[in-house]
Amino acid sequence: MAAGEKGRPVTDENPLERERRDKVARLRSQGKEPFPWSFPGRVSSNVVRTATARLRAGEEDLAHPLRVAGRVRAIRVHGRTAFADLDDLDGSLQLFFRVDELGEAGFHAWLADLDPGDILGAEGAPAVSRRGEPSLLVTSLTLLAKAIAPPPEKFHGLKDAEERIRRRYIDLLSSPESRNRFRLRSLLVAETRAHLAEANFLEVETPVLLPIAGGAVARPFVTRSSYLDEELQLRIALELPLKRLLVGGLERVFEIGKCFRNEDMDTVHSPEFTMLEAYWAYADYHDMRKLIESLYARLGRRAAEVAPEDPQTQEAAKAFASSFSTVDFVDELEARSGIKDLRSKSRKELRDLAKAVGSTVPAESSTGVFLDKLFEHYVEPTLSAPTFVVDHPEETTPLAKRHRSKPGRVERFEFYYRGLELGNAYTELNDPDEQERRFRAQLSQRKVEQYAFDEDFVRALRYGLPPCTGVGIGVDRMVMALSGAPSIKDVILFPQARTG
RNA sequence: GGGCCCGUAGCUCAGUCCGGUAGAGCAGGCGGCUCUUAACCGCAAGAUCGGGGGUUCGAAUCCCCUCGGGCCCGCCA
Repeated sequence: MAAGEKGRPVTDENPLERERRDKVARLRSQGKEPFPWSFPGRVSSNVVRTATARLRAGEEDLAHPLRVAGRVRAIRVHGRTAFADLDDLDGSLQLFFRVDELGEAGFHAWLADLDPGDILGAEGAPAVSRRGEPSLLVTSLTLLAKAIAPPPEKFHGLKDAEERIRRRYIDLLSSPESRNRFRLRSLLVAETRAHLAEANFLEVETPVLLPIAGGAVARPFVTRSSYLDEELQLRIALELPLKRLLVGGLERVFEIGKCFRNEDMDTVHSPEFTMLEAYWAYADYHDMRKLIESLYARLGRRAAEVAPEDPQTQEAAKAFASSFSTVDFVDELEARSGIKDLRSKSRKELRDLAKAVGSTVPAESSTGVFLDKLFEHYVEPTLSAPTFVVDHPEETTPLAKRHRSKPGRVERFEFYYRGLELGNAYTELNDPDEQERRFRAQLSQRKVEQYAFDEDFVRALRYGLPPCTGVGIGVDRMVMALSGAPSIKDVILFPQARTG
């Protein structure tokens, strides 16, 4: 089997690894430990770069030695002098070795046993090479961890998409771009938390394991508790427990966490993905639009600061810096499609229109489904700038509150960037009897018993959910938008893959 | 669910159309070189061509099955 062939066991040694194991044995015989315990006093490669700023080409500063540590990427040997590129999280630093500092025997011994991929500590003088490269003129070396397995090719790196995903550590160690993308992700999540905390939202954690996964319609993953002797489902959304907290008086809550949907994976869907949901009492979807705009403007600014050379990040930052466009779902669909009086069309007319644009959804679907199909076909591809799509027809959205002035509509917005849906928000439905009717209507449309409805949620609403707004944001897609990553797998460290 | 494409040395690729039993660069080995940065020069080594089966005197190449991956379409509050 292919996966078995590629993921060969560690004992299946190739000749390159045998060479490196021989070097380990040789180091030990010389009294050098190839896997020592620590390397105190180490500074970032940035510190060395800074220290070289006032030196001229060919100069070194022997009076101020520094210690750095990282992974050896390339080695260039010139007889009695040599260079190596050392990568740490802050970048790549050139190490400069000479017989003059290391001695004839020491110099040759070190180079004989050093390989690309080794984790190395070096002490030496900040220096600038004759060609002007900031460097560390090495006076002593410490091997910190011998790499037995050779790293991918130094220039092209790891290209095989399967290997990049299955063995992310190789992708990360050989690709600064990949490392930076995940650093950006961490930063964006931290910024998001800060933004919500400053707006007095309380971060909470709600259960992943539930008797019934609700809050969206998607096939859940199902598991079992031995102790309870009951079936449990992994959550598909965060909505229902968070709204219960508003009933309880917490007023502003949010959660960032994994949700699970037992469905197909593609470039914008992952079975295991990270969702942010926030609920805000005594506010409506207009307030939520302002919060979303300010959040994305802030994320864009921070991303642009840390990735000044990434054109897609810069473009996204610019796009999010000003107010989003707003388009009315129905008006925009009519304008783009040329269809008049959309709201007076019969179900059959809508079905024929959907069929005409190539949709194959079942003929017995509700009118909302046909409207969504038409919207996807005529409007979505045009939504490249950050855009709010607002006030959807009621039949497309069973869980939002009826619009206060537009008949037949709900107070809802979705927001898009470059044709990708980034999130979805409502003025939330808080009438318990209306909620129960909609749940039951939804159940009757689906023959599948696993979409059983959450009675306790309706009971909670009977105690009084304050008027409120809520939003769901796909965190993975947020990172895609700000990094320009083409696939959701590029922003998830360990995406699902067949075990083979 | 439908279609298209990919899998060859540790890594990046060529060779597949038109069958004659595999070629390069990097990495590794040996030798040379005291300022290179995809360092360079020389020598030698490294692959049962994702797996299985078939056709054939002969298969990386053609056919069938299969595993893994990618893209597009469909489906998916």
